Formats: sequence, C-alpha cells, structure tokens
Amino acid sequence: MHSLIARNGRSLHKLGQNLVRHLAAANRAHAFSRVAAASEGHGGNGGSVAAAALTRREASTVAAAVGGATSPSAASLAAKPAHLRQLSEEQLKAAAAPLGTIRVVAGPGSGKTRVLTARIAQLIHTHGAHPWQILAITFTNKAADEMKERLAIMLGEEVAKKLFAGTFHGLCYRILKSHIRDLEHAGRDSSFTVYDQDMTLRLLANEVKRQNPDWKAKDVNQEASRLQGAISSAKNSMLTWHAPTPLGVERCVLEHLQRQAAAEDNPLKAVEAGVLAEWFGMYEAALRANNAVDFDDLLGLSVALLASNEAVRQRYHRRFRHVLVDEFQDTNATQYELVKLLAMPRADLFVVGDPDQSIYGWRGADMTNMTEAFVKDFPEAQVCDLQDNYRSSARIVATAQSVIAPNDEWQRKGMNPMHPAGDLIQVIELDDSQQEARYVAAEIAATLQRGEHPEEQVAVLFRTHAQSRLVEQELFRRGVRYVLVGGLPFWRRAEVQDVMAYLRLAVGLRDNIALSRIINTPRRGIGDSSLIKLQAAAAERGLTLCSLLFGDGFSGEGGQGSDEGSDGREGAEGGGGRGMQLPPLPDRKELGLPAKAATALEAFRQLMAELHVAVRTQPLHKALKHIVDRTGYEKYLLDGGLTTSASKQGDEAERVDRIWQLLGAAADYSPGAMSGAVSLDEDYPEGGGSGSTDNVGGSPDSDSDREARLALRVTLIGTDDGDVEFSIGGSSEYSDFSDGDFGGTKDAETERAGGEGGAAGAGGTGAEAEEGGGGRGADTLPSMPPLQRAQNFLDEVALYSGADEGGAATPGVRLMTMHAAKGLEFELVYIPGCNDGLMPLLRGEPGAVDLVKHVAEERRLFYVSLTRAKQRLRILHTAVTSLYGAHSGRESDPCRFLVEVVEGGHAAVLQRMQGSPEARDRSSSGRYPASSSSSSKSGSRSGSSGGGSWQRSAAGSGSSSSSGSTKNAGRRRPAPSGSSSGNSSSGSAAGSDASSSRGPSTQLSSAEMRHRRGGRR
DNA sequence: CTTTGAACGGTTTTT
DNA sequence: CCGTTCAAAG
Repeated sequence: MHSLIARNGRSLHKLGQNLVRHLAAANRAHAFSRVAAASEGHGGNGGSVAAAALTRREASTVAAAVGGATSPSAASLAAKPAHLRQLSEEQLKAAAAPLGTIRVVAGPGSGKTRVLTARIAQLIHTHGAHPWQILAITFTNKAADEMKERLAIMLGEEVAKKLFAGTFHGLCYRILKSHIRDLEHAGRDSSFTVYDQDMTLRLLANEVKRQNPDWKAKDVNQEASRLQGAISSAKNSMLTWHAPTPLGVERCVLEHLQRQAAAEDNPLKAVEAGVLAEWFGMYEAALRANNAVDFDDLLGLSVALLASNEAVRQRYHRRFRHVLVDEFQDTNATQYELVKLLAMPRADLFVVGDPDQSIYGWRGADMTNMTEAFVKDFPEAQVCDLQDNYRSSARIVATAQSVIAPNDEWQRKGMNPMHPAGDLIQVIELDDSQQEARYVAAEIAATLQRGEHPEEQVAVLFRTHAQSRLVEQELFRRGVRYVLVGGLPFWRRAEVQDVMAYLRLAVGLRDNIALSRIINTPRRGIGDSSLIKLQAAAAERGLTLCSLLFGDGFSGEGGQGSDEGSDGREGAEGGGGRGMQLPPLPDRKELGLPAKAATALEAFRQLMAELHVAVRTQPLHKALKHIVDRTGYEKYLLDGGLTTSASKQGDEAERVDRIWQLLGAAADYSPGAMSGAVSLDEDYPEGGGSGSTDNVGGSPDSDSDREARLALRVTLIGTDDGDVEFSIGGSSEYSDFSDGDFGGTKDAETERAGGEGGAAGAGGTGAEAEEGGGGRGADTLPSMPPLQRAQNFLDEVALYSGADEGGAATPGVRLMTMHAAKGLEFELVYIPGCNDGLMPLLRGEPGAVDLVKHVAEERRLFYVSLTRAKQRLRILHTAVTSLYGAHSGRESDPCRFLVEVVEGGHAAVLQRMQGSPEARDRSSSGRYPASSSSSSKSGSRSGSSGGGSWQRSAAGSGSSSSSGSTKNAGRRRPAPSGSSSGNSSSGSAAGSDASSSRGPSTQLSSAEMRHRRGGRR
C-alpha cells in the first residue's frame, strides 16, 4: 500500500521535475524578478514567501545570472542592511541581538526561520563572522537546504555554501569521520558506515533468529523491533556513552535499567532489564563487527568524543564560534548535550523553537530542554519572544490558541494575529471516511477549478500515512494532481536497497547484514537453510559470515586501510577477481550443504570478489552498473522477483527505471551533496566520473569566491570583533567533505590555537595539518578514491532519507502527515479523520501518566496542524471510522480537541447524520456544548453554503435519510443554513461529488490507479 | 529450494 | 481490504 501511494506520488513528482527542468530556462528572467521582490519584501513577510517559493534550481540560476552582484559588498555596506530591513520590531530584536546566548521562543507563523536566516546574515555582516565559523543545526535536511537557499539569495552562493548548515546527524557523521580514532573504545575505525533503521532491524532480527531458531518470522520481527525501540531509547537517554566497550555498555545499561526499574518500583522490569542489557551488548558487538554505527550512535559517540577529548573539543570551539539551532524544542538529551559541548564555554549560541510545537517526544525529544534545562544551564541567556503571527487569519490564530491552552507545561505568551478574522473554520461531520475523502476531493477540485488557490497552496493533513489512500483515490478520479510529501522515499525502495546492499558488501566484504540481504536475492540457490548452516559454521569458528566467506579482507582490513589507488589499478580491468585471494571454504559436507548450494556459493564468492575489485577501481556509477549487470538484477526485476502480489504487477518496469535513476544519482554524486555542503543540483560534474574534481571544486579560488571573501574582509574592518582575521590567500578553504570541511579553517584556527590542535600547524592544506594528529587520513586525497566515494555515498544515502520528494516546485495538491507539515504553510488546509482515537491517536492500554503526556503531545500535533493554514481551514470527522472495508466501521466520537475549536466560536459546524436517532442525539446535544455561538459569529463574508448545498449532496447521493438531516439541522444550530452564501462553490463541489460517486466503481484498485495515471502521462 | 495458495493480522509520527 | 506470512507441493 505504501508502495502504491509512494509510487503515484513519485511519478507525479517526476512529472513535476521535468516541468521544472523545461521551464527553468524560460523562467530565468522571471525568477530574477521574483528574487528582487523577495529582497525588497512586502512589509511583514511577503518577501519570505516569495523567497520560499524559489527552488534551489532557480536560486542557483539566479546566482549565476547575477554573478558578483549578489556578493555581500553592495548590500552589506548600505546603512541598513537589506537582511534586516524587512524584519518587524520583535524579529529585529532577536536577529540583531548582540553576541551571546540567545533563546528565541517563537510561535507558529512568526517568521522564525526568517529570523534565523537574518541572524546568520547579521553575524557575517555586522559581527564580522566568517561563514566557516557558523554552525547552523536543523532537524531535517530539507530545512537545512531551504536555509541555504535563502542565504544564497541574501549573501550569494559562494558565501552560503561555506557555512555548515545541516542536521545533528549529518554534523555528527562528519565529526566522527574525522575523529573517531580519537575516541577510545569506539570500536570502529574511520571507515565505519551508518546503519539506517532497516539495517539495524535486520541486524537484530538476525540475532533474535539465531537465538531462537524455531521462532516464526513474524515473532522474530516483532521482537526485533521491540528491542530496537528499547535500545534506541536507552541510547537516547544517553547513559551508555561513558563505556563504549561492548561489555562495559552492557553493564552500564543493566545498571541504568535496574535503577529505572527500582525507581518505578517494578520488580518485573528488573528481570527484563537483565535480558535487555544482554541484547544490548550483543547488538553493540554486532555493530562493531560490521564496523557500523546506528543513528543514535552518531550522536552518542560524538558526545562521548567531545566530552572525553579536550583537544578535539577545543578544536571545534575554535572552529564554530557561532552556533545556531533551529527547532530547539525537538532536541533530545543527547543532542542537548552536544549543543552544550559545542557551545558551552563561550560560543555565541542562538536557539529558536516553540515548545508548543514539540511533536517528537516519541523519539526522545524533550521540550523541557528548551523551557527548563536551557534556562538553568544558560542563565545569562537573553530571551526573545516572537508573538506576532504573520501567517494565519485571526480566527485561526485564536482557535489554535484555545486548542493549545489546556497544555500548561510551560508559561506561554499569546500570539498576536496580524491578519483580519477571515473565513470561519469549518468543522464537518460525514458518515464515513469514504465519504469524507469524496467530500474533500470534490471540494478541492471545485476550488481549484474556480482558481481560488494555486494547487500547491492546498493541503490535506493526515494523522497516519494510511489515511491518505482514500483521498488519493478520489483526487485521482477527478484528475486533481497531488503530491504525497514524505511518502516512502526512493532510497528505501526494496530494489534500491538491494543494489545498495551489494555495494555495501562489495565495499569492504565485511558487512554481514548486507550479505544476508542479498546472498540469495536474485535467487541463486542459497536459501534459508543453507544460510543458517553457514552462519552456524562461522559462529563455530568464531568468525563472522563475511570473514568465513571472504577472509579478513585481503590486505589488512576491509576498509580504508587498503584503498590506495595503486593497489586497485592492477586488477583494474581484470574483472575476474583475480586481484584477490579468497580463503578456501571448509568442505561442503562439513558445512552440511547440498552440492547445488555449494557450487552456487562458490560462484557467489567469485562474484563478490569481482564486484569488490570493481568498486575499488571503477567510478561509482560504473561499479554500480557492474553490480546490476553481473548479478542479473534487472532481469530479476523484470521477471517479477519483487512482485509479491498480483496487485503489484506492472511495477516491474518502474522498478527497473528506479535502478536507472539510482545509477544516475551515483553518476551525479559528489560527496557532501546530500548531507551537507553543496546541493546535488548545483554542480553538475561534467565527467561525473572518477577523476572529477568537482568535490574539490571550491579549492582553486574561483573569481566570485575570492570576490565574496574580499567583500567579507571589507565588512570585517572596524568591527568590534577585532581578533578575527582571515588570510585570504590561496589554500583550499573549501576542500569539501571528508575532513576538509572542518580542517579547512586553519586560518583563524591556527592563529588562535597557536599550534595546539594540529601538531603540525605549519604545512600544506588545513586539512592535512589537522589530520596530522589523528593519524593519516586517506580522506584528504585530492581526488577521492572510488572506494571511499562509494562509502560516502552509502552513508549519505542513509542520512539523507530522501526529503526531496515534492519539492517546492512540484505542482499538485499537498498530501502529507501532520508531522511532515511542520514548518510549512498553506492557504487552504483540510484535516480529515479527526476522530477520537485517531486524532489523539490512542492505542493499547498505556499507563495513566503516559497517557496524559501522550495526549498532550497529540494536542500539540493538532495545534501544529491548525496553524498550517493561512486562510481557510476545514476539519473533518466521521460518524463511524471504517477501518478497512466500507462498512465494517464502528461509531466514533469526534476528536476531543474539537470541543475547543467549536467553543472558541470561530467555527461553522456542518453536520450530516444518517445514523440512528440516538447517535444523532448524542452528537448534536453532547458534542459541542457551547457551539451555537459559532454561527452567530459567522460574520463578514463567511457564509459558505456548505451546510445547505451539502445537504443537497446528501440527498443526491440517495444514501441518507433526508428527514434525519433536515430535522437535525433544523433542530440544532442554524449553522448550516446560517452559514450560507459565498461558497455556493462547495455546492457545486458536493454536487459533482454526488454524481461521480454513483459511478460504476467507487473504489479504484491500485491497478486502475496506475492505469489511469499512465494514461494521463 | 522455489513456487503456490490460503490464512492471518494489522495500522504513528522519523534522523 | 491488502499485504505479508505460513505450509504444502513441485
């Protein structure tokens, strides 16, 4: 189902991409003028909207077109810097605050990203900061990208790409890549790779199955994910990093869990703690054996490193004098600790967030980091409140406030709406989600037809991904384009992951998890039973499966130690794997393998050996091509290897196509593009091949680069921060990625450090100087060897997780989860499925305390959702929630938070009941106690014939008892009738809905959807 | 070992 | 309802 959804989303996305591509050239002048508008700004935040609408591509186009003109000089030396001119008073107070620790509490729609960006510009222009000294941390890659886009517009491309803007994970990845050797007992070398969730789950499942060979797959998986959750939260609470040895960790975790159990006075948990700690130890050991870290390790090991290693910490202190964190309310314990370690002594620290938008508690985020801990740890911090709301109508603002009000975990200040009241909020009840979807789709279709909003300004927000399907179908039937934002990303597709697993294995021949994934993936006769036997055999010998099959790497370690280019050259075109010696396998009888499996296994070993050579010697995309070719993967796909069910038939070509895309991405890949410095769109490597120096592109000073820095230099003169000096001379300041990103600051660094950090402060590039302490890094080679490129590719893909779907320029109505909607805004927002149990999503029987906290977070989530809307907001709930089939549903109450919405008096309640009289009664009298006020307030143009026409639609569809609804309407509030006017629009929508709903098939099968989509293409 | 058909089970949010 | 998993046959 996911695949179906995502597939559809993707193809539309592709369509959009093409469109953008074609339009890009034609739009140049147009885009340019938009930028002008953006930098002029229209009072409040009109400019920010325009800027946000710029795509990365456009931005770079513009930068290219404008050339040196975008360099800061012109703008920055003006009396009032342009980047501050558009800010409101309160925004200015934050953005232009003096250096120091600053905590900005910013409500939704307050322009917080804008302020953050302005702050950065301010640091550079007024405080004389060098971009290199600025560290901007976000929670998503998308946010980082957007920030860089804006900065590129404000400061010029060259400057913008020099500051570090990325996620916590991306930052930590780079820190560890450079310094993991400086962490004792880390248990990994610097060629470690990152395991994403799929990988760790797989790892755990393997372990569980090994422990309990007779378990069913389902139970194994369930146990594995349970363990994963437990382990992750243990790591998140940061109690393991002091003893990163497997055994030490185990003991540490055990103690922690026991303490926890004792605190809760729960003896049962104490027992469990022992078991869990044991698993934890195995998990850690397995990670180490594969030279891998998980997401939590990235953070935790970085914290351990910085906490334990004075020299390294000092180095980053010198490097990052200005630290900015967005969405600070979403930090977890480890991330908070990291911020402290980076900033604590005396860095300039600027954090922005809104405790009420803390919606990631389930993954360890703790808003008290912002509301309490930060206040305590940084008592001198200046506090700025951004209370003006530039986004939403006053009604929406007021309603949102009344929704969030019951949460009293911190002292919030109010919001000041900056827009007039606007339309009433509509609260709509329908019979079931089928109807709900139809209604939403019909209204959207009509709205678009009337041209009331551009399609990308209309959004549908769901609590869960699964909910989107019905709406998709209905939109689809009406030919409304939509984009499913955040659908399953490209990189997690089975076929992509398969190929990546091959790459992963081929890189070092030591990744057992990747091995177990693909050892039989184009079926080659090595099935489960053989695999189990092999694993047992390996375990008997105290080996991992990889080392049994491939040896311990043939020149020392599998990783970077052996990646000198020269080594590879010999075997270069050989292909046949003669470059490496495979260890002899034990006799097949000893292994208990059937003859067939044994020969297959031998062939597989040869194959992997060959691929290993290919990965070391060929450019990445060629190596991947090699993998695809030699494994017969394409044929496997075409033969339906991944076609698990009939409904997935027809996907084969698409899967193959995705493999091609993967190859394309690999060809275009330049290290750092995804997770950090440079966006993939910008520098298009001509050759794309191995020798391409695109990744080092910054090093030979381009003219504009030099110009930009000269301009900076100018602005530096006469600032109060006189001790900052930059030599402008020629060494590679931006040697991109690996170590260069951090090492390259030698100018400022060595000056202040006085040789403390880099033992050999003198020589060569900054990167070398820095790495001198930590041991020779293969990563400073001017052109990255293929093997390392491949490794970086793997890691970045893991960290990237694909937020580029549905980019700003893709046309179509936006469909997404509430979580994914954070930070976005739309003119018109629909929120279907607001039923209690679904909206406050409730499951199981959680403890009372937990439940309260959980509901509080759900409330925040709802609050976030409401505040996405600028003008019009439609909240829907259904009389019954139909889980699967159309009519297997159960009665369901509306979302409990709706009470506040309706009581707030800004909503028009449209209702159609068709159930039993009892149900009607319950709903009408019980649900919204004080709601009748709503209609009376329906001021101005409000209207919306929604109620009336909608009743018509009910009659039209022939399914409802008209008496029921009329009676209901009449007796209850005048809401439906009272609110009647402007939007006869919705009448037409509903009408078309009714007619179309009578079509031959109300439900489109997935195949049908696909077919239609194909037709439209 | 792979393929087939039938039964079962399931639904948060993501770096 | 759909997709995954299980068990038996080829």
